[in-house]
Formats: sequence, structure tokens, C-alpha cells
Amino acid sequence: MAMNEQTETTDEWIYDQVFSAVLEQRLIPGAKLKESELCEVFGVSRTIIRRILLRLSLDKVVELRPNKGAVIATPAAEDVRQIFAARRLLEIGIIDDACKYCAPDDTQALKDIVARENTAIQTGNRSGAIRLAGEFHVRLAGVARNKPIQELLRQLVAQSSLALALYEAPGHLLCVDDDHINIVEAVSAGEAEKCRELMARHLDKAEAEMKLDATLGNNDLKSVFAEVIEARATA
Amino acid sequence: MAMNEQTETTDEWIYDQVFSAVLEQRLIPGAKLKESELCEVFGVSRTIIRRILLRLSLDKVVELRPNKGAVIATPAAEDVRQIFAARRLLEIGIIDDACKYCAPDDTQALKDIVARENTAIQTGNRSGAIRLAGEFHVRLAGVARNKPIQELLRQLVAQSSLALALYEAPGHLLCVDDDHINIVEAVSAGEAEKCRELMARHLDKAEAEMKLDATLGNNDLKSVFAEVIEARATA
DNA sequence: ATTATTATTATTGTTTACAATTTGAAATAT
DNA sequence: ATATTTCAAATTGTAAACAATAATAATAAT
Repeated sequence: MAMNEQTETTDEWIYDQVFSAVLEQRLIPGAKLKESELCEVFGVSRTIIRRILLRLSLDKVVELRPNKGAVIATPAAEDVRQIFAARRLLEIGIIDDACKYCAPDDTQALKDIVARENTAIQTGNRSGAIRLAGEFHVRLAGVARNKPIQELLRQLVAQSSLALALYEAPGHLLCVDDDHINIVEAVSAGEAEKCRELMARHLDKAEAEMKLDATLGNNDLKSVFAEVIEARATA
Repeated sequence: MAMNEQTETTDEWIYDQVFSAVLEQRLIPGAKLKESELCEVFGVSRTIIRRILLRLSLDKVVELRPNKGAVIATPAAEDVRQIFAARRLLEIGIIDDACKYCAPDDTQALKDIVARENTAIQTGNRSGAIRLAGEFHVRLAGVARNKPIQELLRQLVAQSSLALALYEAPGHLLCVDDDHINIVEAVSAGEAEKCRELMARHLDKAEAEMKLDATLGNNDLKSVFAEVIEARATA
């Protein structure tokens, strides 16, 4: 029952299904991914599931604990800061080239993504909005015509999206802003300096919107019961 | 016969063995990696081999052609240029932080790597020298205390090493230079501006040493017989 | 009653077997 | 003789079976 080149698309499909579940917070960080259950869900053998879990782990979306199975990754606040620092370096660094090589097709593709993103936001499609926001940044990197950087950014964006799902309240509504469309305009116009500024502010804002300081729903009992410990210590 | 956490080290070992073979040009780009042969060589089942081939392909060291097996990747000259452009962005970008956070332990670790690298060069250990050069750059990124960037650079360095094996003549001798040690000194002294300059020149030199313009041992018959085609066209 | 210990079950890791595709050779036709 | 077709062997892709580890439940001991 080997499929010709469907295998690649089947793998991609399952990968995306799992990733979407994370974005929609149907799978929360720490959630166990039992292989046999995933097999039943997607109608494939463990061979396939394990291959996808490996890829997800290399993208730091899931954590593979030897002999103890896979769980959705739980990036720490510090991890998220480092991810955004890396994104700033890459995304600001490629803007000169993006401005230099931006063709009408690129502009159109970027505008299309932004349009779909806004639709997703307005219809309350949270995971779609996060996914399209990520797609925007990766596509923009593509304009700079550097495949390795685009691939590296794809990984960082995947991790950012996971973090977004982790560090925002489930009910938090995404609101439309003009950041992305402004960046498209600046890139199309070849205004590199302005574009770098917009991108820097945009990434700063995105990072700031996550409550990295907040005590997020964690499983660390010592921090959950920090007050009890404190009370007992002074008693 | 399942191994506790040896599985990770076994995988790593096989990965490294294949990678070393590439660096030593015992496996040249385009070489077929037959699964059953690798199984016999390393004494494991195809499951393990396929997992490692997947990882190698995600690091762009091998190419996985559906239903047609794995071959050592053959990065084009343009790919190599993009890889080095990406490296410049990352490695120059992290120098500020590297200078800021560089501790005595870091300096010592870097110096150790450089020392071993020079030994490898002087003893004609080509693959060891390439590997240690890569290790130096990755470790330096580690000084900047940004794990995602370090991981991204690890991938780029792996691809650079493959390219080095591809685009240098088999007999080409690596010669000792002071680039790496100078960079260590600058980082340790916190001289960011000087360090950026050294790194920029070093990467430029490394890229320039590869004969990206040369007609490398390729399998493209049209370029191999370019003169014949030309002669026939003008006849 | 609570903790330790043992046995059972469930889950992951690896190997082996099977299915499908590709590759190469032999046979046939032009 | 060359090209095409057909068939067989080799190789990759998937699934199932087997082995080993971890988790859980049941039993025994304090």
C-alpha cells in the first residue's frame, strides 16, 4: 500500500494536523502524544507516526523523552526571548535583500497572505490567523532569495507559534493591526531603513504581547504552591 | 535489545560516521546510500538507518528521493553562497552578545578547540580539522547564550562542511592561520567592533577559498561536454 | 493504614515480514 | 542491430510482530 509521492503530503498533512491542534490549544504544552492513539486517528502505522514525531521534535514543537513518549513542548520564558532575539537578527538582517529583490509577484503574494490573515482574525479563526502570520514572515524571508535563511526562519516561526499558544490566554482575541501591510508597502517601495524600523517594532510588540512574566499554567508544584512554602518557612 | 539512552548516542555515532565519510571524501556528493548496506556496516536494522537518513536530509547533508533512495547532497554554488550569507548574518550578529557574556571557561574551551584544530591540520587529519573548525564556530555562538541561534548555526556549519568537501580539491591541504585564535582574543577582550571585522573577513576568506566558479566534478553531461556542444554549434 | 514489593499491564524501541515501486536484464519486434 | 516490451531481481515504503522499558495495580510487610 506504498504511496508514490503521497507519502510526503501525507506526512505533511499529519504534521499540520498536530501543529494546528497545538495552535488551537486542543493540545496544550505537556500533553502526551500516545503513538497508538495517533495511529488510530490518522489511520497509519506507528512507523509513520514516529517519523512525524521525530520531525516535530527537531522543530522543537514536541519533546521526545526516551522510553517515555512524546509530549507537546513547553518552552520557558527565556527560550521565547531567545527565539525572538534570533528572529530579530534574521528578519531585520534580510530586509536589505528583500527590498532589493522584491518583485510585483512577491508584493501580491504578501498582500494575499495579509488579506487572508485579516479574514481569519475577523472570523475568530485563531489558529488560521497565527498560521498565516507565520506564513507572512516566512514568505517575506523568501523575497530575500536566501533559502537557508528562509528555512531557519520557518523553524523559528513554528516555535514562536507554539509559544504564542502557550503564553496567551485561551480566550485572547487577536486584533487586526496594520503592521504586516505596512511592512509590505515599505518592502515594495524599497524603503529598507523604514522597513527595518517597522519590523523591529513589530517583533518587539509581538514579544511584548506575550505575558512572559506571568505565572503561566504550569505543572511545577513548587511554584504553584510558592505561597504555602513561604508561609511554612516563616512559621 | 532496546538500549536505555544509548539509542541517542548510537544514532549520533552513526550520523557522525556518515558525516565523517563525507568530510574525508570517502563518500562524494551524489553517492548512493543503500539502506541494506548501511545496515550491515553498522549492525542495526533499517528502522535505525532510515531515522538517521531522515535527520541527515533535514540537515541537507543527504538528499532523500522518494522511492529512489538517499544520496549525498550536491549543493550548487549558489546554495553555498546563500549558506555563507546566512552565516555572516548570524555569526556577526551574535558577536555583541558573545563579547558581553564571554567567561573564562568559554575562552578556555575555544582555545582548546583551536589547539586541537591546529594539531589536526599539522597531522594531515583533514576531516578532523574541518570538524573542529565547525565546532569552533558553533561553540562561539554558544558564548552568546542563544540556543536557537546556536542550533541554526550548527545546521549551517554542517552544510558548509559538506560544501568544503565538495568544492576543494581532494589533495588540498588546509593550512594553519590565526583567524580563529584572533577571534577568541577579541571576544575575550570584549572588542566587539574588531571581532565583527575579523569574523567578516574570516568568513569571506573561507568562502573565497572554495572554487565556486570552477567546473567541479559534476555529472551534468552538458557542462562536461560544453566545448563539444560549442564546436558543433559553430560548425 | 501506610509503605514496599511484586506482578501485571501498557507503551515505547527494534526487528522482521510484507507490499509497492523502481531498476535492470532478457526476450521480442521492428 | 536497435528499439521496445516483458519479466525478474533489487530496493524502498509500510505494517505488523517481537523485545524491553516504564507505569500501574495488587499483594505483602511494617
